[in-house]
Amino acid sequence: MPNRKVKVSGAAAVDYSVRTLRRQIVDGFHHPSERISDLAVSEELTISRTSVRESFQKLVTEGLLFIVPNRGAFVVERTPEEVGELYEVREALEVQAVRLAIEKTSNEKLLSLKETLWVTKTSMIEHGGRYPVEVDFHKSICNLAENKELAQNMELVNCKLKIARRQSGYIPERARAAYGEHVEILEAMIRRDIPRAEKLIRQHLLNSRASFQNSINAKRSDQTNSIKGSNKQSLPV
Amino acid sequence: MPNRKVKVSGAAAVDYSVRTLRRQIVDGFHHPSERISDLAVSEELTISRTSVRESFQKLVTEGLLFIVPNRGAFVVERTPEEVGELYEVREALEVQAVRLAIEKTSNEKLLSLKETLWVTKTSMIEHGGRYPVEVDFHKSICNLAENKELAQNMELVNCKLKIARRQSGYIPERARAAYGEHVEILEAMIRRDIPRAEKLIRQHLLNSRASFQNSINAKRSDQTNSIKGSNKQSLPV
DNA sequence: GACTTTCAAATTGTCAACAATCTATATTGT
DNA sequence: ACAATATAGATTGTTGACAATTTGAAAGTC
Repeated sequence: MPNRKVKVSGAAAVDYSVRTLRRQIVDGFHHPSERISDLAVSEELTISRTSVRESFQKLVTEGLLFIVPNRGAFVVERTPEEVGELYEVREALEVQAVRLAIEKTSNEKLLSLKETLWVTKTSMIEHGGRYPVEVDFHKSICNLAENKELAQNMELVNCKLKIARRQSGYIPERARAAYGEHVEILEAMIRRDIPRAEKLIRQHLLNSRASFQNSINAKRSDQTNSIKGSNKQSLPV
Repeated sequence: MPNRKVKVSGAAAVDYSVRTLRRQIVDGFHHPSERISDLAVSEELTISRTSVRESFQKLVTEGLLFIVPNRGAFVVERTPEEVGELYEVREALEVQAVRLAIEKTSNEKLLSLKETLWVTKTSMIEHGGRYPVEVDFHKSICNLAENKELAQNMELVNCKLKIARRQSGYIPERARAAYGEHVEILEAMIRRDIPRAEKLIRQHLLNSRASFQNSINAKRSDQTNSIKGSNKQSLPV
């Protein structure tokens, strides 16, 4: 599908490669610990290996790839401990986002967000689509906080978490619960109740984390009994 | 001084370039808005332009450089608003570091840190050296929080702030006040008083920010009356 | 004199080829 | 039959060269 055989010139080549690879990694087209060949990517995108290699370096800094000298670039695979660390950083950033949003934004925008939330949830139920639990709401709050630096950091952390989260899959019950929590947080924000909103967002993230890690553990114990168990540590040393 | 005419091979070349440039930028060898030529760097470090360009991409992702197509790489220059944003992110991360450290670390380590702090301050007074206000203490707290992801994010944010802070210079009075605040924070942590410690670190960062921004404004009004005023917006469009 | 145009030098972006390293298969020896 | 070694293929790391673009000065115009 990404077979745009169009000559991409300028510094756009590197960006094109970064965007494509990032999406492929986050969407699970490349699974953790997989090696990505610069030659293959360069041919796929019809750009030079040089551009692809530059994009590799960016993705290393973003924490999506790691490079083993003379062996190539691999998609990062995070341990449960590292996922926990990511959640702790996420908590820091999201709490701050809520605090700043309360200080900076208007009731109008908060109410508008609440309505958007309701519409999204309704269309989810009616069309059987997925409620985008961990994206829209948190990104919206961050926008209200009017801090690009914060938004960027959150984006990066959530990108890393999304990769790890792919192993757990979508959990409808959790999505439903999340909507309720989102509404509660918003209502506390509308009342300008910082301590309450902060407590709620913390609990919300804790719930998300617990749901995610439970799901992982469940899958992990399944996997142990299957053949794929040997595939777990096929990492380069 | 960085004239090690030694052949650096392997992926080490890129890392070498990244480390060198990052230090040069943070230490003010390259000032904000300055263009950095990849050819010049490659000759300076005796590595290929390709390696330097890959390091440029990493530094772009780190937020230290930005690239204008066909014009090259420039050191980022942050507006006062952006510096404010950085402080808000820093606040988020440091507060979380304090919270986690209180939960995870021992009284022993906290007392040890308190002593290290005292020794550092004493040697500062006796030898007339600078009290490393914004580095050691905060990094130590972060280590106690046992979270590499958090440490990495903090490192990046502080790196960006350090570049901006170069414009203000060292303020002895602020350093002295900072020491007292550090001790207060530590004592609250030893008492495992999370709300108090959190409040103190927030105030501490607010003070740091105010001192920094005051100093900037003072210098800015000086600059307006001088010839350098024309140098302010020599940025590429 | 101030403003545009022209053109050459310098710099960036890209590429293809070469050298070094690793992987996997095939061979050899016990 | 199994282990160690050798070898060929593939992949990465690096380099130098080429094309595209920008910069800055010189020349020309009003």
